[in-house]
Amino acid sequence: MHKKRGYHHGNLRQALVDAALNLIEAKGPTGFTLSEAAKEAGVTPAAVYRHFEGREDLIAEAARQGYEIFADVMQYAYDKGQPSALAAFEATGRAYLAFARKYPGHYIAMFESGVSVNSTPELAAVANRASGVLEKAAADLSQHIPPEKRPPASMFSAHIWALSHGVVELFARNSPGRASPFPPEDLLESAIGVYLRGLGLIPADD
Amino acid sequence: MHKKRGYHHGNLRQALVDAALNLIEAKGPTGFTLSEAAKEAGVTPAAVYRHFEGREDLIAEAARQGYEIFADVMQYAYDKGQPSALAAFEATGRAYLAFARKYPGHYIAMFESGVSVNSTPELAAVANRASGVLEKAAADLSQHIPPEKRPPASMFSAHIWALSHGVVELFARNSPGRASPFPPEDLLESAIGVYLRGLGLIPADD
DNA sequence: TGTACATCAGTGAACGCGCGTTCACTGATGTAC
DNA sequence: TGTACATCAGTGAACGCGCGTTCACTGATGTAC
Repeated sequence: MHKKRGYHHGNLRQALVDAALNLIEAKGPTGFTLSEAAKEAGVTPAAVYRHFEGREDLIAEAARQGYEIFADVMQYAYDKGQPSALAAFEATGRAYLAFARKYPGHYIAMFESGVSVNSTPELAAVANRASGVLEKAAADLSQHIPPEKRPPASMFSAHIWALSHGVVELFARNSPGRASPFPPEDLLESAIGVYLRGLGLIPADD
Repeated sequence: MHKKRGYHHGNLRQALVDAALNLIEAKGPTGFTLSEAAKEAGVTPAAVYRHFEGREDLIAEAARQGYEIFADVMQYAYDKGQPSALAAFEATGRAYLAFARKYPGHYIAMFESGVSVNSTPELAAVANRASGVLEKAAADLSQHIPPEKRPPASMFSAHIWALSHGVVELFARNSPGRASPFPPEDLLESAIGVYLRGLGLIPADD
């Protein structure tokens, strides 16, 4: 588990981030402590300060890495759906949920840890890159709507983002006692289907 | 502010719940401490134990009161929209957001504090009452959809719940650095509009 | 290849702090007579 | 109306704990000669 090679760790910085992600996933953003992350990495709490300014900084780095992966995943889904704007859009939506499922620690660090997107410039930049992909997908797709009944692309993408986030928070978490009536994937897929039908982007008949 | 009438407080139990709600609203569920709540109520931390089993129990009571108000608000909106299933449904959606706005402390205690809905039977009961209203509104409305293309009412209501919750979490919180592109109310209203159009419940033309 | 030395990653002890919780107590209230 | 007494809400001191952070240190690594 710990790849300690004696006195020097080798890659303590990343090991601390990984430990933080595990703890955040296991105990929520509240339960995360710097000391415990250090312990899990096989190191004294004081060693953390060689690599991070403190607790906040460590969480911010975990979130930053999350946004990085998130943006990549979304971009990949978007590209894969090309040249169909519809396919690209739907793939992007699915990628959102897939990311939340596969990287719960990152997701929590990003959206539930209280870390501000503006706490560092790099964090803001990568967060923008991520939301930019979704907006691009929405903008592409809305080209297929007659201009006079076309909602702003940013509103369009905000709708989908809110829907995806809501599904994750309410139904994709093994949240204590909140039973999911349907698999989250189905829930999101069907909701997006109805929504796109409402915009006239897919036919009303199934 | 504190209605202390000497040695005995008068209504310490509720004062503690109110203090907890203020703190949760101001500092997030993380920032809330029993000691601080006691201090804000003008009382020693030990006094809390005359009224609650401990920290958890106090939070749970705050959440319970939240669900109580929430259910009332939703029920009132539903009733007010009668006899139109559509009006009732839309009013219920608006009530969701209005509740989150007006009672942020309660909302956070209910959905972000990590308190389990099943931690007490009363909490589970009132949470069910709340979600029951939304499901009823969805079921009523879906009567107007031809049976063969009618989604299950519970899926319908889960969609709307997720959407509402997502809007609240992402855009209705003065969340640090997350700028809302549109007023949350507009965002939710327009999203629900598109969604209902997608179900054929309101005409495609505006 | 071997030795001296600079670098710096991690140690370990210590700190002050606020937390949740416990306990024996005491002061205020209200009821019985 | 006045007094004795039971009730119980709140006190205040104490506890053990783990936290984040600091500091002077030391051990391992790698580079210069």
